[in-house]
Amino acid sequence: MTPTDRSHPAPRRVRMEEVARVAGVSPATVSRALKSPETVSERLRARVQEAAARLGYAPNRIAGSLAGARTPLVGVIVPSLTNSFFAATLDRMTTILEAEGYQLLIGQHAYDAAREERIATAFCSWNPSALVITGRDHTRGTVGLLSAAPCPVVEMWDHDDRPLDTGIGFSNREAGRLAGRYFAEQGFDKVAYVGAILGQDARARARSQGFAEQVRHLAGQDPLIADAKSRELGEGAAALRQILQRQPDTRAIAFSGDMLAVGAMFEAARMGLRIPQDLAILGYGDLDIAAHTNPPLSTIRPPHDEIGAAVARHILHRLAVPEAQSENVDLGVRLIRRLSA
Amino acid sequence: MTPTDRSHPAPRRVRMEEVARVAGVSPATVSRALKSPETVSERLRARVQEAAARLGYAPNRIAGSLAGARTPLVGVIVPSLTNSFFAATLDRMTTILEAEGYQLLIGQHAYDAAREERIATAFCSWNPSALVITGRDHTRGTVGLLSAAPCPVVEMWDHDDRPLDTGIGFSNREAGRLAGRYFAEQGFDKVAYVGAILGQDARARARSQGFAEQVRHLAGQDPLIADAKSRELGEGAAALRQILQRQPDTRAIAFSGDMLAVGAMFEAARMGLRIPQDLAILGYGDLDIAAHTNPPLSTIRPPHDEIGAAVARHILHRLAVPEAQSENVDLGVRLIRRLSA
DNA sequence: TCAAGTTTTGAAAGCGCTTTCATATGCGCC
DNA sequence: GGCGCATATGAAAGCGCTTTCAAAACTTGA
Repeated sequence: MTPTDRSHPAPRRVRMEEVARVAGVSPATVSRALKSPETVSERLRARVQEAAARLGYAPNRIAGSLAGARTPLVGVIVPSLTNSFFAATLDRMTTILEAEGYQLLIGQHAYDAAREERIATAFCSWNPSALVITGRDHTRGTVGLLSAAPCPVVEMWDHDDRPLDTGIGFSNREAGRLAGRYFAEQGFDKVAYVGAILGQDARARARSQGFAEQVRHLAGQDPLIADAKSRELGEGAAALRQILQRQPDTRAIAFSGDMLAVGAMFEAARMGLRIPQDLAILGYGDLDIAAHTNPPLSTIRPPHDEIGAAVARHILHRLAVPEAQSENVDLGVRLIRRLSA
Repeated sequence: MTPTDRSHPAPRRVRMEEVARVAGVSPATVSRALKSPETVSERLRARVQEAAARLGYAPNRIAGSLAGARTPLVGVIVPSLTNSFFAATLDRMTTILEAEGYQLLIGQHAYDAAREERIATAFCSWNPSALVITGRDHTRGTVGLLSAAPCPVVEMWDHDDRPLDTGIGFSNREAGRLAGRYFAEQGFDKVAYVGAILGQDARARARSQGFAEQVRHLAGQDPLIADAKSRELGEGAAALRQILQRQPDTRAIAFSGDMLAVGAMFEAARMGLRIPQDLAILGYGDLDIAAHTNPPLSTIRPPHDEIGAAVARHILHRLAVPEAQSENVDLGVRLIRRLSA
């Protein structure tokens, strides 16, 4: 059975025609009274609205969309729903867009490019008002699809030169550089970086590259880099042990995720290391937990919810003002300085 | 401008009729060749599929849905996207449903019942294949809407006697009871509970009630209950101080959230209390962090992702087997015993 | 070979709205 | 009071597909 099968037949709902009959007007008037009340006389508008309310009329958006050539749907594709960064972005987006009558169609691809393309294809066939996709790295097919899409397309989270249409994000490389620069400013000589260097997460890789680049540039040496297989606490603890073994006099470590950093802080406490006196620790993400560790974790904060808000507002603007242009905005990252570094 | 406005005119896409012309068949045959290939002769099917591929034809789902009377859309309403429990549920649901060609329409109401009703109304007007809503507590309007919905309706996360249609969840009260029972079994006499007793979160309240009920029943005394205004680390630390002040010989504390518990563990470490020797701590949620604290946190695990999987499978079953019945399933909670209690 | 199936195919009727276009209605003014 | 204009309303034509129904094309068995 396919999704559009008819086997669960719908008891017929109230249709516009019925409202029209009850209100004693034509369906056209009902449509106008409901969608653009200002074009209908006071008297009829009241009659129609009352009839609609009395019958419990809910317009069929499918029909409306077919006739209207565009749906109040915004398709959003993220790698994962459980990643709290994307969740924060989606949270802001839904809140803003829902208030304007749009609905979010959400798909997740788990970093699988083929799945991303399938979802993008499926979303396009809904004639959405806008399409939002995470990142700048897509299959040829996805790129073709998005380039040809008859609606605004936003690539979010990553910033670089030439988005397909609009780009709203920040530079992960710059986030890494910021950490490197901060360590240099603090005069830390022996530093290290912990992150998923080998995985398929290009964002994490960009951060570690930015860090290494800046350390090399400012301190004239290569930082020690340790790979983390996951972003969980235990992995941070393991990375700390590994780093101290390979470079016992390490003075500061930047982590590619707050959880890794917190794990390392737990481990450091176990080892009797004082933070930040013996070892400075810098996180990335600014999760809720960061403000509440002991000592509170200094961290680099990506603009997760700002991205959601900016994307939503850009879309609303593009849809409201037909001549509005695409944009390419870098929302930047901030270093939240607490006590751990 | 309204969402269905026409001001951003779509460059006309390839339509079924065009595929039909190129393949030299009728539109009806194209429709069949694409949606139910087994009803079309080998020869024509190949011709149609080739023509469709060559033209890059993507069916217009809006039109298909209008004609087919049902959309491959599943509407899901959750209180919050950033809550990792619901995120885990949604994650499983999308993964399973996307694989079968369904798309998720996701709405969040931030615990605002009126907003919930608005979203439910909006979702109904899409003629979804199924509707999923979090919890059992809705406005009259929402209840009416869901009862009349011409599709399967699942109320998830909470379990009780009479769901409107299908219910898939667990009992928060039972989760609280489980904690109380565990403490009694361990022979802890002076116990306490920390949770959002006063907030609008009925689930948290049910857990604290279950806990109190069981302690009263098994230990013959009322536990000390402390309110937590948020679910963050700092609040757990504050609650711990408050409890030890009011009841210095407290032997075990159950928390309504892992983060609160972790915060309390940090604070206990600062105060020089040993866990679990001096004080046993039990969390709720089984977040990733729980397995990695020091000592690892014992906690009660709600079936977050199991709910997602069960809901998705129930929906697929209901849609595939027209005579399938609604269900009411309690997925239960588990006590994950680690070292903190 | 022909009648009686059986399977494939196509024509056409919607699905429930929106929107255009034409008609009706009301208004101000000479 | 009648003319022209602006505004309010209705009729009707789709939007692009699915599905029913009937006709056409094949089978099969006698």
